[in-house]
Amino acid sequence: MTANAGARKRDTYRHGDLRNALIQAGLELVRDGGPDAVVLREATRRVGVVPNAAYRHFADRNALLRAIRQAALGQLAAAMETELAALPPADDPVESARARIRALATGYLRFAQAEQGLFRAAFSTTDMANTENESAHGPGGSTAFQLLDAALDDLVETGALPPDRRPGAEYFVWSAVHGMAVLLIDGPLRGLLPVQAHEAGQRLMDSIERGI
Amino acid sequence: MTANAGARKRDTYRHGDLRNALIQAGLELVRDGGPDAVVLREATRRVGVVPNAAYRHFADRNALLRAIRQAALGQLAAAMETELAALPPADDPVESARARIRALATGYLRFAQAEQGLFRAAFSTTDMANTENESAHGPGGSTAFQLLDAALDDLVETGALPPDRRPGAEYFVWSAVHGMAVLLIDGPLRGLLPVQAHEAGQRLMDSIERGI
DNA sequence: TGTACATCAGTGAACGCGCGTTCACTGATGTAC
DNA sequence: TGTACATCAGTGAACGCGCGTTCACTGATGTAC
Repeated sequence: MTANAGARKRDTYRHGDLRNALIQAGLELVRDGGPDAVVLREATRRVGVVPNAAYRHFADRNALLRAIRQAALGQLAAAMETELAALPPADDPVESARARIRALATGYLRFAQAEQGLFRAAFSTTDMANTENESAHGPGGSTAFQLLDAALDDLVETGALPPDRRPGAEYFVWSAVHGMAVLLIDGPLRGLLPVQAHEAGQRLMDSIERGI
Repeated sequence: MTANAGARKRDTYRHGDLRNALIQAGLELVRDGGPDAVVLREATRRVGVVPNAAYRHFADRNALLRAIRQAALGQLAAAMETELAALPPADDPVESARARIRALATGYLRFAQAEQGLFRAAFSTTDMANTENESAHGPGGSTAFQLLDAALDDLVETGALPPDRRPGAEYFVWSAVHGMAVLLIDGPLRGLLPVQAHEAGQRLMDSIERGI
């Protein structure tokens, strides 16, 4: 029952979970090649299924691409949640709230650097309507953006951030972090070692905390 | 002598400036369609030339795309220079330096919103090696990034920014501004009216000034 | 527990398409004498 | 000022390609009796 991507043969006539398998295969394509590398025929090839079989599960290539993009967003959220979960318990609630923001930013930047193709696909806009569905969420049930939003709320609750500074803060933080992610992938920060990237991220976080 | 894009016929056998005409046609394609819309045959069609004529001036499609991307970067730099030039003369050198940064950011964000296709193309990374050449520069001779860099230097010279805060500041500022540009195009800020976008940009600049 | 039947996931073959790119060519232009 | 010639920008025709998508099909599975 090798229903994995890369399988060339099934022992059953039916595949069983073709929809998911195609998304997984698509994620692989995207991983090294970005969103343009999503080729419907190639995805079906990897799953070991005839090309038109995909049309049982997706209206067209674009629908497949959308699903893959959602899954990539989900992986991003998952990476952020992981970083959050790895945080040591802290006494000071203010410091704890700050640390959570930093952890989210770190998760974001790490994911972007480690999974450039997925990251690029997650934010590619081949078509309009970036409507998010469940698969854009991490295992914890939150979008990347929602995670950040909640962390900023915590910052206000602990008194670390004056309430009047809260509105719009998520856009500033997200902008800064996302912008650096792009810098790391395509811009002048490209090719930085993970350690150096981490350092740049820390410096960025200092500025963000000051500016927030 | 209608050597413009859209021309269907030339009155000369030779075109005269085909290389440039192809880039202009490419910019048009990119303007509404982003980098994926760059189709070599379509560019030659618009110029009124046979497809393979392009190969006198570009090694292949990718070389054409690269040239178009450079030109898009140049237009971005030009937009920022324009905003800079529109700045009223100020007495206070510190305020003036701050205003210059804001102007650059404004130019950046405006360009991104007004020319989404060009902006996306400018930062697309179909192939590696983002080596910049002359055409990535604005009329003033500077890259978008160089403009920002110089403005930050001014900030230090006028004493508005402590020198020890200078290193790496360009990455913070660029990240924040670029990130918001992406938010405006693809993210949750998509669809904002220019006025609203300007306001969001101003709020962002407040945070940047605080955080720098 | 056994049979008949409806469902529908995956098959097989084929399509039209426009793309990037190659080849050998032609004819306008600039230069040397 | 005129002619011969080399250069090389654009032509014309053709290619192979893999793509997305369509059609009528087949056979495994689940359900009702």
